[in-house]
Amino acid sequence: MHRRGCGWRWQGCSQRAVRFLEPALLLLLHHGPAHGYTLLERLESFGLGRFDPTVVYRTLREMEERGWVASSWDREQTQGPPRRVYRLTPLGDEVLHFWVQDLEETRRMVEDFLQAYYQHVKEHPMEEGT
Amino acid sequence: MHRRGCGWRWQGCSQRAVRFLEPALLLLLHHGPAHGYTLLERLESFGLGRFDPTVVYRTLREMEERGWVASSWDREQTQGPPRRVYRLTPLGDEVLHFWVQDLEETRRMVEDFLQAYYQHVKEHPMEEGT
DNA sequence: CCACACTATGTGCAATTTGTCAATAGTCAA
DNA sequence: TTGACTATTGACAAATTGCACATAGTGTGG
Repeated sequence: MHRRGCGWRWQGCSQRAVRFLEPALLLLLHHGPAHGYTLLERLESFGLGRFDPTVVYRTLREMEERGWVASSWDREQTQGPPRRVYRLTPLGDEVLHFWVQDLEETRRMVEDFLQAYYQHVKEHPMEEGT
Repeated sequence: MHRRGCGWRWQGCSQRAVRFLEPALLLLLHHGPAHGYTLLERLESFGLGRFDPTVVYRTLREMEERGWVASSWDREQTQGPPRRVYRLTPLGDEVLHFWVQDLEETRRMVEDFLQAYYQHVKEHPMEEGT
């Protein structure tokens, strides 16, 4: 059972606390238009894990439905079938901004949590409900 | 539509990137045994949002199934019906430790993301796929 | 030409997770 | 004995996610 995917739990523990896909895609598109396949690859460079292509494509289409991105078919075939090129919309730019604020808050929360943890274990090495 | 719950989206955008409930409960229990109702209240002091009681109780029971916490009924009634007292198990303590490592990584990811964002917008104020 | 590998995207479904509504149950006060 | 508050739980609907598979164009080797 090689822990891929998300619903998984190492010993029953959820593996990652963060949902990064949407903001990451928005940020990548902020750099300029791109098609899904490329975004898929760039996501990994981001330090985020490996994504299932299906999930990425689906997310892009959902974001398009919400008006955050817009797509058109790329006429100049390089290799393979026609590909859909996504670009950020002004709304998507705003949403990215909201995401950034959310992540700022998230950062504070994570830091508070970690600080509370370290502080507590420093004072009480192990004080379970004995 | 007062954004409670999770599947919600302000303008279609998912509300929070982080799942904090489990680690927060573990940390709170690291301070000592407590019952669900109390934990419920303390979660808010943590800066995390408001949680639905049902969700918290369910999470506690799931954590018990996994052996992270153990519970017993509190005999000394203060007010209301008997309440279940949860305490951290040694396994739960380990899991908390894993969670902390996960959150450390999360912190790095969030910081990298934010840094990448600020860096990029500084250089390219708005460069959508025009 | 045909099989095959690679690029590129999409469908459908099952499993998991999450939210919500409502039920139960004890205590206390009017 | 009704209602308000404490405390926990059950059941089901809705949302999310992973995954297996389908489609489709391009280029290569036999």
